[in-house]
Amino acid sequence: MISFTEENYLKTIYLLTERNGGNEVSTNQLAEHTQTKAASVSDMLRKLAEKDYINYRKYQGVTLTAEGQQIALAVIRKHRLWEVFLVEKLGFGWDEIHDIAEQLEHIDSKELTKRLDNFLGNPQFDPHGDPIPDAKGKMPLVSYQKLSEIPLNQSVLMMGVSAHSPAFLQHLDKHQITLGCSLKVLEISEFDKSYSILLNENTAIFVSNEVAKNLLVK
Amino acid sequence: MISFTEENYLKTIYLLTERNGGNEVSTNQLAEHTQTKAASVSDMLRKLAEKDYINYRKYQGVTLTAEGQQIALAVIRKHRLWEVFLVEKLGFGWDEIHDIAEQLEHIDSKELTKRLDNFLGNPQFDPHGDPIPDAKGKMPLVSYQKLSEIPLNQSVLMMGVSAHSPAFLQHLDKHQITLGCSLKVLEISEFDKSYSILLNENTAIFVSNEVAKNLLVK
DNA sequence: ATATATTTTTAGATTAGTCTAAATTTTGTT
DNA sequence: AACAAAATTTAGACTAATCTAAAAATATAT
Repeated sequence: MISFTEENYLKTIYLLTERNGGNEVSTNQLAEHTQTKAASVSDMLRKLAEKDYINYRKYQGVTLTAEGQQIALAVIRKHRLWEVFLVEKLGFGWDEIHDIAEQLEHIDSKELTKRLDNFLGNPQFDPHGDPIPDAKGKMPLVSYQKLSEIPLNQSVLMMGVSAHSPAFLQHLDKHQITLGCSLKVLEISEFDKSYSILLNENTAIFVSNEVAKNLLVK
Repeated sequence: MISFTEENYLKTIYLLTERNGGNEVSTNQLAEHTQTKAASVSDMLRKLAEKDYINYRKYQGVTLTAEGQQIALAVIRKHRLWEVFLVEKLGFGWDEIHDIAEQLEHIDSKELTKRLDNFLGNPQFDPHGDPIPDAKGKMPLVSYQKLSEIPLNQSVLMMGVSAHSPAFLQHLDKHQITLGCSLKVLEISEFDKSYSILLNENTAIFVSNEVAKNLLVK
């Protein structure tokens, strides 16, 4: 049996490995993201390595084993499916769902996950545009670019976000930047690198560089 | 902050107090229903009493304080709402939902509970006919009788069950005894007290005394 | 290349919830 | 009323997950 806490570590290792471009995740990085101290992380890593969920050489960081990855992906699958439920069925905003999904992701029932998936119409992406792994742990392929990497005057579609804080998401709401909208960078200010953007081919808006870096488009 | 475990104790104390007709719940009774040992229950009771969730005099059993009851009812409310969700929205059978609802009942979000309640159409009863307390902890009034207490040849409606085991519920399924069906006791066998029943005014069925005692009707 | 800074691990405690075994209290029976 | 049986509590120990402080390993910078 795997605990709540262990599931959280494995999920976090998965997400941070991804963010590290496949490289080992460090103890400190984990401590930061699990809201604990490095010493606690060390203890847990020893334990997860014993159970063969992670590849761990002292001082060298960790990666997931195949088994650890399966567990991580199952948790991420549940998290993202529940996020779809919260937004599509219960009408929550995309900025309100993270903490609730953090709890729901640990509900243990294969049958429930399967039925929930069907009930939601087998979605491929969650409300932030993140891909939802299938029941076997296979992730839909995605290759998005940051808006900040797109040339001027090229129309693109808004496909996801790389930051998930409520403040950032509410900021996007305020500018009516939503998943699926079209964006065209008209100009980048020399002064502060802020962006002048044409939204949905009809509305000019201004956003900071920070925003542009966290919008994923295709 | 209240833990999962504490919530489970409070919920169990509520349900057993109810079953005891309002009388104190004993340590052994709790040990049985929480799948632990009496010694562990004693420890927990000391702790819950310190937090003023229960009225506890050593060796004399416990009842809930107003605060403890509010917590218990909130957990029961969530449990029963999620059961409705599982049956009505995901198509689970009433015999499959208990273990999943045991997990979901601990999800902590007032807003989620409120939205779930609305999504489900503010149901008053769960799939077993048990009443769902409202957001303030108020239970719908119910006064059902056991089928075994109903005179012969009187038509009644099936409103709930007082046993919840999957085996019992599946047994009812097999006999097509469902919530809302009509029942009329035609005869009680002198030999084994088993029941001859007219189901939905058109089908004669036979059930054991054990079944009749666990059907709640009006 | 060596000293310093940073990161990571170990050692030793702490808390929540559980256990067994032993002690205590209550209940029931003669 | 006294004693045996049953129920309950206490004592002491264990595990999971965490912490702080100190030690050890690695990385960085002159």
